[in-house]
Amino acid sequence: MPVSVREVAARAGVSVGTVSNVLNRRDQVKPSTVERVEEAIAELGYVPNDAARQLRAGRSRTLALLVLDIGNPFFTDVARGVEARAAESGLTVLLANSDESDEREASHLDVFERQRVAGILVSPVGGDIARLEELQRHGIPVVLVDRGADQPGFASVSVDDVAGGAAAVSHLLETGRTRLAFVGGPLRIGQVSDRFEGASQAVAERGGATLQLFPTTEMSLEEGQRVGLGLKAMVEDGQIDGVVAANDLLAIGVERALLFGENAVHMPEQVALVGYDDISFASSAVVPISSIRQPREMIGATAVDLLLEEQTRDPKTPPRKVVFAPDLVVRASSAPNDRGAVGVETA
Amino acid sequence: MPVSVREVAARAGVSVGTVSNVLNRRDQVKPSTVERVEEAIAELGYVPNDAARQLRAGRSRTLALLVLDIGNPFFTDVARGVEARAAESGLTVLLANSDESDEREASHLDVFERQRVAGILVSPVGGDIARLEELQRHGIPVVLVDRGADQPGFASVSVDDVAGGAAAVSHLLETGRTRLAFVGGPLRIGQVSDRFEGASQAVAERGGATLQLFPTTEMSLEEGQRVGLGLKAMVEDGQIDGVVAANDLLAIGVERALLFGENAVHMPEQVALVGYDDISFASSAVVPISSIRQPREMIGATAVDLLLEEQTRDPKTPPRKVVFAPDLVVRASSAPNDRGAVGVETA
DNA sequence: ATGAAAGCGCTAACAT
DNA sequence: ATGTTAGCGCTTTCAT
Repeated sequence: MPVSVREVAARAGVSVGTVSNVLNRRDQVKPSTVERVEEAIAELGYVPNDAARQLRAGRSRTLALLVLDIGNPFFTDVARGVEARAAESGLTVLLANSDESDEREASHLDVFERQRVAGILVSPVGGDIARLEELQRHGIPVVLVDRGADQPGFASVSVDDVAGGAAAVSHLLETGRTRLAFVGGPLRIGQVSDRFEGASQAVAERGGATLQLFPTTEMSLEEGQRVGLGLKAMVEDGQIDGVVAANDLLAIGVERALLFGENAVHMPEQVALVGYDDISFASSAVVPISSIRQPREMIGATAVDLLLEEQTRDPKTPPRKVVFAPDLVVRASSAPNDRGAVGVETA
Repeated sequence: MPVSVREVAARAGVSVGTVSNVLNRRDQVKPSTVERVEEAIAELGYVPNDAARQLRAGRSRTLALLVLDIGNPFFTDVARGVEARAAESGLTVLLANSDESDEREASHLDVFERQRVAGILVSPVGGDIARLEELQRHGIPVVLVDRGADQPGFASVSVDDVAGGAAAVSHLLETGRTRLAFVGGPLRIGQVSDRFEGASQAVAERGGATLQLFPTTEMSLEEGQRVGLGLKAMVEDGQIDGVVAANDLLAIGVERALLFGENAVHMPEQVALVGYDDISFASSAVVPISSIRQPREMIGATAVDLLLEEQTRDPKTPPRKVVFAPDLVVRASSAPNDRGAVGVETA
């Protein structure tokens, strides 16, 4: 039942070497022969065996993408970018999910190594950089995704969260808001602390504006709502006129708390809001939410490019690191505030 | 640099066969020998080559899961279930995304066949059942996921959408609503027409209640909002007192339109709402939305079970088909309506 | 309990 | 342009 190159060769009246050539280097085969071999392949329903090919060729045409959370749209978009660029190079993508678990990460990496994948794109859970270094030593190129700008030994592609935090604040300042709140936490999450740092820097550079931190225990809609309820009175009193949320879930929760129930406030007239990540729900909120968008598919595509570079990199040259600047997407939640702008002009 | 069983054998002072036995049948090897071999493996950093193992053994320890939309939480949860159950059986999961594209589906299936995967779990895009039959003939077991209850030639695991639609309506009827709306479309989507059919049946069986269809062009929050605006006046007039949405995005849009802006209505007092899918945003809506939940992880786990059965199934017995019943999750959007219930009792 | 050896399906080097 | 052939790393008889 299993049909191999041998049967194809016999049927086409050629040698196995010629069949292999038709498969891999058809320009070196006479057209009439190619045709006969392809007929035989079609008639027999021959399908090449990748395991045999890989074993013999020593290299795989498969690369692995290991993400922190397959349920997160950020990573699914990154995966789309990876698949598209990989397909251009004839590579297949093995998609795996560590679910933020060190054990699952380790187990997936083990499988990838046994499979001798052509390379690994990974958002590391955190701890085990040593294992990734080991993989590199074993000859499997590794590219860090969405992390690792600070890991000189690895190629990496990430987004500048400090710049993103600064962009959110700059936008609010430019549209006339000066009494700002930053909602997010816990700060031990690198992305959160970077965004807060960028926000703080932007406020410091500008002068005359303030930024208060409103910490959250997690990045959820519920936590955003909780903090938003506390912000209502401050907005009403004029103590806060702009809010930056560390991600869009928080922003949606904040918006919901501000706009509904007792003592609802007006957005963007009384307070402007900027989220982070630009998830699809941000644009479809009651008042569509401005957000900081990361070039997700580009991140994936670039990761593949870096991987291809790694495969041929001279060990003496350091791995390449790419850091993207995030984009601000302006929506109604932070539309220019005429009152505020006038206030600034007449100050 | 590459270390193979041969080096391990030399280092441990045994034959390659013994190394293989330590790896695959350690009980047949003397404990002291096992120990020596494992030392050698550790010292050399030996990692087995799966391609060679698979080539020789003729079978793979990898199964493929091909989903319609990796961005859909339904499928990511199914994938979780698949991975968990597969891990129990020592199988690795290859996750791939067809993105509802026939071409991408075909291309992924080609790769899976070349890899000689142990089996394929697939939510088919639609057209190419013939290709799946071919894979089965080629000896690769196929299990249909979330579809194919009507395909007798395949093992399949799906959810009874007719029952789900009926459950949503029955719940509304039981809580005193009798003038119902079904929001969803286009009806050519099998899930939508099944849910509508179930809803219609439940209304017909009960008698004395009505169901109107409000078609949508797609299953989006925006379309839900559009239809919801039209429903407002009808709710106010008492022409509609219960709404079933074909999925939660539509339900969220409907709720938003009903609750906010001019002529806002009260929920659940004036109108009850039930969605479908139980996505996380359903529970965190302003008025948390009742929904029909599918046993997503169970679907994935069961698909793996069916695949294992397929591998050893006697061709004379037909493939097994599993159909799950969906669950109703009641939240505030359809909390019992005392006014309506009283109305029924006093009728 | 362990060793020796055949061979899975394929590619690439070499020969013709 | 095509044929011949040696392995890639591993598992699995079959001996011992």
